[in-house]
Amino acid sequence: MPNTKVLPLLDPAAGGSAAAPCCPPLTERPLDAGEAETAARMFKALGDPVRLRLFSAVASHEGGEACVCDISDVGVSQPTVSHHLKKLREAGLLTSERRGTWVYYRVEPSVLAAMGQILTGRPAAAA
Amino acid sequence: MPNTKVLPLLDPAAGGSAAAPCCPPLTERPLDAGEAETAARMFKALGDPVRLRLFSAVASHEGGEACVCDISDVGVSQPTVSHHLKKLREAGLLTSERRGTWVYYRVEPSVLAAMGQILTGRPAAAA
DNA sequence: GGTCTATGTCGACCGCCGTCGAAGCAGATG
DNA sequence: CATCTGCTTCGACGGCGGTCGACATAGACC
Repeated sequence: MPNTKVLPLLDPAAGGSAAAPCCPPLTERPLDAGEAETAARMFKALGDPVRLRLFSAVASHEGGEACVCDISDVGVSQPTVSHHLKKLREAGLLTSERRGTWVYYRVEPSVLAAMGQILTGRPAAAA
Repeated sequence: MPNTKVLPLLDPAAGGSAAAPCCPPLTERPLDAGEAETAARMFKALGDPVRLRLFSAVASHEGGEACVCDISDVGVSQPTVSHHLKKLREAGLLTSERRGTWVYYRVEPSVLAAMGQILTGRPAAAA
């Protein structure tokens, strides 16, 4: 099971895969403890340079997905790459799927839009 | 000197305080090491629940600024609040100014727009 | 089955970071 | 000057987390 545990960062009650942020925009009102905990998990996942490069590599790869072997050249050992990809998966930012010999990662739809909306307060365009 | 060191997260060569992101959108191309280092600093600063609450409290406060005493009720000691506000300052997300007895914090203009653009790829509206 | 490649997991090391109490500093006020 | 309040800095503690080498696992292929 490649996807061990995906945290519920998006409100599933919003129907389909629409961007439903976990929290109001930061400028709307002070976040409470629970909202802050949830949102901080997402930002924290992108708060490491290696993870940010891996995420960007997947997000910008043709077809919207990338094999681990395509993105492993970030200057750290292979176990470390695997470790960071797991963190991104657990944060709900990436999903993974094994196809034959290789494992492909892709960006969880609507996560980018949701995070953008928390920051800017603007509903992001449909992905 | 309240502002000990503000990291240059925005490109000052863009004229004025316009939103000039340090990096291309994550979906455009893989970030290089330097870009990832810079962008990760911003996300990391918001990757702590206490810091996120403090930032949100300042960002949503009337007048766009808040005294430390207005936002200190986040469940940690006052030195810890000060520590986190310093981190947010050093990350370039907040500025501070002493006026008489109190110290006021405000959100660095265009930072929210810049981060949003990195995520969504869309130029954010003027704040 | 045996082996080879691609990933993930384990265990250990170590530095970073969030936390606190105590002390220091800056203005205000008397 | 003395003192009080608001905030920052200091020093210490403890745990989280990034990193690696070694090992385990999953398919592919012979």
